Amino acid sequence: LRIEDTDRERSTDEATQVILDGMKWLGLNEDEGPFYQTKRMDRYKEVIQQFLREGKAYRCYCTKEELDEMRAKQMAAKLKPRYDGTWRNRTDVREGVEPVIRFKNPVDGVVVVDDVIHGKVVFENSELDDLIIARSDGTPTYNFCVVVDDWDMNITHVVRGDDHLNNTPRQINMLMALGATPPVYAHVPMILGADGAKLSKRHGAVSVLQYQEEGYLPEALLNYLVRLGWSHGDQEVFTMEEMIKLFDINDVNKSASAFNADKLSWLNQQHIMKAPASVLANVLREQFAMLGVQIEDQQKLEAIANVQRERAKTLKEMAQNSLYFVKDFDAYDDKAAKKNLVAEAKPALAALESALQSLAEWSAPAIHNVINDVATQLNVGMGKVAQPLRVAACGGAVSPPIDATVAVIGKERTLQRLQKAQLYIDGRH
RNA sequence: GCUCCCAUCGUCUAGUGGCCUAGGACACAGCCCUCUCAAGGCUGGUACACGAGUUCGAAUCUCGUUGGGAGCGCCA
Repeated sequence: LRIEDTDRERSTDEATQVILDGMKWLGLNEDEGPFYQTKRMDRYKEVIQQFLREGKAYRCYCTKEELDEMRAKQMAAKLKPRYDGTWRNRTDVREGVEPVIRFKNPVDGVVVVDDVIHGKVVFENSELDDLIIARSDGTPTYNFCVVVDDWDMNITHVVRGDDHLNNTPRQINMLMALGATPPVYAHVPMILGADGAKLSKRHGAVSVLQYQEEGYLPEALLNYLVRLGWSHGDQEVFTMEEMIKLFDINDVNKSASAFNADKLSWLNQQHIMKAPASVLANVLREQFAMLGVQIEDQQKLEAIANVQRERAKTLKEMAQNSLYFVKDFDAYDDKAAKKNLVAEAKPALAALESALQSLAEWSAPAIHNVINDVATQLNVGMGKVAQPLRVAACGGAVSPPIDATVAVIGKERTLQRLQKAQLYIDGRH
């Protein structure tokens, strides 16, 4: 893991920490490093001196203003803005200007990037200019640092967004100047926003940790991402192990893809359905905490996860829809109460209360029998008993199967809520 | 503007000259299941950007057009 932090203004400790935390959450663990470029300054300066000595780089005394003007003129003339090489062959100095150092790019011939994904891409050296490898304050720049690092660290494969494809010929030229063999390059297609435009903050191009907060599972995010530009037959859902085993960079396609939040949600649900209850319980605990409810009972959390796992797109949503399991609700859902907590439902609620009161074994199957018995006794359909019970127990008309739901809510709480519902009905009529 | 990249349903993709009146998935609609909501099952609509060529035959090969993206920083 390499942290490319040569720009001191942008690369704050917080920004770096977000990267580290994000990698950790995703389970993308480094086997070496992290290496910080800011700690390798001496090495970069050494190579710059070497380039200078060998005539592979030179000092350029143009000021920023002069460069801006040059670019503006070229743009006006409909040319590609590029450095014109003013100082390439000069050895004199200019007083009062701290020079930058530029790499002497070859002027003719071509550079071929043999890319795993794009195939051979040919660049004319005449299209490339002499890029700055050290700023006037002496600090090295990104395109130079990565070249030195890739060489020093024996990097074999560079996999990155294809927005870097245009940088690659320059990097190869510097690698050649160093006498190094370029690594294998694979420029993967970019991910665009849902509207097909460039991904920006407005589209949710946020830290991966935001997905953690929203209640996504890391394997779901990875699963979504791995299927962008890559597929394996008709398979959509992959475990971490399958992704590792099946993914092959050689099978990645070339075209950019648009971010689809719906599919991410669906995949998250698929992974929630398959995840171990203990894992879900841990995330649920955090999600409940964010909603202001502290709950430490691991068994209860796992029970909630197990009854809810099929009906939540995210763990955040699961927590929001599971509050009645962990704390009492203040009011009934208006529509649900109007429909179900009515006089004709009272006998069912009363019968349920007494039958559940004397129920020896508090389990979903046992509760299921009670509900069935009450329905039979009163000679009504299952729904006439289950729905009032649901609203009484949960406060609303939506929940997992009512027998399992009541089992998780617990005996004491259920009986209290059954009484409360009957009082509510009395109050209305 | 210049250089580079890309182009199959709304979206992610299968497809490497005949198996394609184009397959799967998300989303959408309907039905089934059903104590609600889901999950699951079934059914349905929607795509080879356009134009030339090569070929007995093209989504697949070639060229052009159009459209989209990236790069052109003393940013990374």
